Amino acid sequence: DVPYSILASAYAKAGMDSESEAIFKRMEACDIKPSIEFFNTLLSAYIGSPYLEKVDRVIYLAEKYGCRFTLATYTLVMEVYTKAKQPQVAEKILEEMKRSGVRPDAITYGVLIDGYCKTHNLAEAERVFRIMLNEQQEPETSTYNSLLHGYASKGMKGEAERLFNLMQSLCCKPNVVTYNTLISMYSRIRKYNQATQLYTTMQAAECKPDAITFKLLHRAYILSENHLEASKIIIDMKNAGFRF
RNA sequence: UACGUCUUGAG
Repeated sequence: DVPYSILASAYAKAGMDSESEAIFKRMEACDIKPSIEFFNTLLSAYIGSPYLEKVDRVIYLAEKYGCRFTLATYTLVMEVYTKAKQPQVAEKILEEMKRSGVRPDAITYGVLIDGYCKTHNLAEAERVFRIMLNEQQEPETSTYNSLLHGYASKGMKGEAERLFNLMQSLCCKPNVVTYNTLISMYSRIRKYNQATQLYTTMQAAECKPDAITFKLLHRAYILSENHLEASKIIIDMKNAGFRF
């Protein structure tokens, strides 16, 4: 089933879930037993799709084929629901996975936390964050990024700064997404100096800016009417191999 | 050994 899974994965990544399903039908016809990884691949195709019933169908089929759900399976199903703005349903699945003896990891909790952040339930996000700490799971950089973005989108600068300090005190290294999130926040609240200062901070931390960083920095300088610095950003951007 | 998480903007 491996070649079929790789094929289905390619289609799923391209957002072509109907092709993935066609592959499943061919596998059935050839009497090939799909692995759990194959079903995981199908699940990933339904992330962001409005057809949540299809997820139940995949779960039903996986059970029918006697596949044992893995950590990735549960995490994917949870992500389907968080991306559909239903983090409460995702949390039910988290409880179900615990009952069936599969231990959630940092990514699993990260998915749920992101789901609460995206629905503006920051108190719930913090609650889950504390649960994961109690369970000795180290939050990933991306999890801090989710929380930072949650606070940033509400303009809660103080909370965002608290998290940025917290992550570093817990030895979690900020990445380019972390800096981009903060630059975007400072720009939105018109703190252009703080936004652009992060360019220096990230370089000192040996974090490479990406295309988004340059775009955000450029905009911050334009909005603060500092056209000289804005043009310097364009130069840096080109030197870093990005095109304008 | 194939499978799971984060940021800009457009829409």
